Amino acid sequence: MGRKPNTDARRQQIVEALMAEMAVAGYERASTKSIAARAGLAPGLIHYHFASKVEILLALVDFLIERASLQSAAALDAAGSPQAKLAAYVASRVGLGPAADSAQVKAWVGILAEAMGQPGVRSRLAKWLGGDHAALAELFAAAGSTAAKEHASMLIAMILGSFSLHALNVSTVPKGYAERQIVLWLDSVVPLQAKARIPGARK
Amino acid sequence: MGRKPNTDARRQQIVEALMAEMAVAGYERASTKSIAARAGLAPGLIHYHFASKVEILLALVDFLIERASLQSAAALDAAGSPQAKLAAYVASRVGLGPAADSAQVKAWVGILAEAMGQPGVRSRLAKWLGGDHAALAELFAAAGSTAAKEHASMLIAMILGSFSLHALNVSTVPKGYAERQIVLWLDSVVPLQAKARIPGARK
Amino acid sequence: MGRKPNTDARRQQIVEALMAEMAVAGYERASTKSIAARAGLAPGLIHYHFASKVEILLALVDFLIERASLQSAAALDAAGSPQAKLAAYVASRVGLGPAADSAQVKAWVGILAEAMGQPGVRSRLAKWLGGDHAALAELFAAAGSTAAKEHASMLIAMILGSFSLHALNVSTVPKGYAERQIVLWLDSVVPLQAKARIPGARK
Amino acid sequence: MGRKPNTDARRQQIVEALMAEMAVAGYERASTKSIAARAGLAPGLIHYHFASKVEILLALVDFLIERASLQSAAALDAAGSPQAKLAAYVASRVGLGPAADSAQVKAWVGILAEAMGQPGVRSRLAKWLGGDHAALAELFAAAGSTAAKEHASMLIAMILGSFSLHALNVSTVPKGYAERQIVLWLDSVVPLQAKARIPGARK
DNA sequence: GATGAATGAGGTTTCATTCAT
DNA sequence: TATGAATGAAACCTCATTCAT
Repeated sequence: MGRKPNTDARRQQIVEALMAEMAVAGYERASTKSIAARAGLAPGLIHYHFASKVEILLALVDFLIERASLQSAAALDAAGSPQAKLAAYVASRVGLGPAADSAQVKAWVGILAEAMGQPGVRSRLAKWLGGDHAALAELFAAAGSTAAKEHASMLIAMILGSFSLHALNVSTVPKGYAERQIVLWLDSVVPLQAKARIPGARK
Repeated sequence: MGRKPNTDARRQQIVEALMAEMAVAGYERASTKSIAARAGLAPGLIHYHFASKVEILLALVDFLIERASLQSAAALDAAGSPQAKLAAYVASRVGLGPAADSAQVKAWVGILAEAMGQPGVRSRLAKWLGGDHAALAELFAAAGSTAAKEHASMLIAMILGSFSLHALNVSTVPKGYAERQIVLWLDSVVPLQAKARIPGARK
Repeated sequence: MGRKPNTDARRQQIVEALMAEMAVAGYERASTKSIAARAGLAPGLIHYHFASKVEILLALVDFLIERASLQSAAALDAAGSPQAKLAAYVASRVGLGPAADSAQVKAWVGILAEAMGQPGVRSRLAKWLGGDHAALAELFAAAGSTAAKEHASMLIAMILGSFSLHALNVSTVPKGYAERQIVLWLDSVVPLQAKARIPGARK
Repeated sequence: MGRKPNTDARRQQIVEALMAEMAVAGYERASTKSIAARAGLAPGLIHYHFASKVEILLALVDFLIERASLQSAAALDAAGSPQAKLAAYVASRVGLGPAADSAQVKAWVGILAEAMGQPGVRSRLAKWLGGDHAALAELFAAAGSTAAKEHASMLIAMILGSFSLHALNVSTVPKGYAERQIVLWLDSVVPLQAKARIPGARK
């Protein structure tokens, strides 16, 4: 009718408000009222746009996964060697330092915790990470890795771990260490010039 | 005459019940009632031994930190080169695979999330990790690292990340990858035989 | 569109329900549930309109103080001699006998007790009584009292005491004694006919 | 048996601990645990000496009434005119200023509030005050009062009111006003030398 | 779509009372 | 008598969800 639908915009508003709340309070302590307040909406509107609170969380997970997937896809589709693609992947995850969007990183840490206990969250994360894991393993294999699955696992763990460590805000941790060190690690496990690997230098 | 105090045992019972609940439900969804039920105690007894629910969480954090610190101390005190100490440290954290105590690992992931939003948790974690970070940085420096702080940060991130990844239970992740890969990484950044490092082989 | 706020009316409803409960049970025994039941509201609504139970008590104190202040102001603003103003003040407090609103008087007695132990209550009462005390002392002085502060104190004590005695419902206490006796006392300490006062009898 | 009974001493200890708690927190906020702590006893002992918490309150009421009755009896039995007896009665209640035992005065204020809602308290207070009221009315009559019951009521109200006002701790209230002003009031309603009532002869 | 009140289940916490030692 | 743990009901409070306007 005469009213212009704005549901999508409202949903996005609410999802981002939840992300902000999760960064400072966590999912359970983020009440629908506080989410609404942060979004600048009336409390009653939340349940007009979402059937339940957990639906907002799932929408947030979907949103963050989609955003990350787009960035990953861009990185992986870029022309170049498998090594270059891996480096681009790393940059898309921890590039600029996680400080680029601290709230988003903290939301991820909260989501990781919610995955235990919220089947919907866990299945989404597992599916997504499973996909990335497979893609990364293929890249590692293409780059000459003989332990591709382990390298893919380790890479994901490094990224998740850098998120957790960022969220804790430990003062002696240098800024930007993660991207630098992960790229160095990549170079050590799948070096560009395979010839450089001295035979027998390491198992 | 009179009844003999058993508070310490009861507190430990309750703390462990919370750890178990956190592994399956998370801190917020672990109700004091469910904690008591898991511990086999009457609901009211929880608040006889703890002033509030968050005090149980803090006691759990203290307990896990203390346990980890003892293991670290043993690893770091062991005779050997800095490299050997670092390897022992890694083994004390992720050795046997985190599956050795899955509930404990999941509790850690929940605690990491609670750190944002629970100042007491954050300060405990930050203090403890800050201490480990400094000790590790010293070891890396002694082992010849020229980026000791970054290496120490990366090592901690790897461990935390392997916890998160374990908690997600992604099926394609190989068991025991973490210890193997982290030790390999150690060997690449602070190799025992410095001579093995081909000059110019890596940036 | 939207729903029109009715918080003011609801708050007043709740405050008056607390007053009624205090008259029969006292503040502590008045549960939020019983207050809601008396007001005909759902239990959860109490905390939608008040942050905590003690906030209801403070609102009740404010309400009763405001009502009393309006009556006092009317009495004191009325034209007439200081003596007439004092008599009007007394009538505004204990006029018609406290039985006029027994619940209100009993609520006052409960509030007096809560003042010890509830700083917010005490400070409100002390501030209000302090103001009345000063105003009364001025009137007594204007009426020729040489012990204006003591007379003001005694007057307030008489009023408070008549409330307590009323709340105890002692059968042999005559109805309406308080206003009569207090007015007689006023006449004895600040008589209207100044001529009766022996010249020079006072400092 | 071999154990020397100390029940009476223990009960008195507990009763006095409740009095102290009531002065700072009120009856409902005084928990059995806090009472025990103040008495220096183990929590479990409370219910060995008292069947329930309200029994302690009733014991406190009895104790305070008995103490007051003894003082009153002494005052009323003393030789002298009815006027002198009345003055002695007043002194026994508010003599030295209520500051003589602030905790006791505050406990009285709390007891007055508990009387509404605790039948046992109310009946004890009503019975006791009824007795005093009758005795005072006789004295007033003997002293020539033609409104003896009203005077007796007013006297009791004055005393109770001075307790309440004391408990509120209003800074501008002069110390010792109560005894002075009540005695002056006595003199105005039942003067010793009836002939002395010269028109305007009041000091 | 939007607003803000209303609902009621469930959570944490308190605490009088009981009990084992 | 004494101690301190144990019990469970009930209190206050939170909050996801629903509803009237």
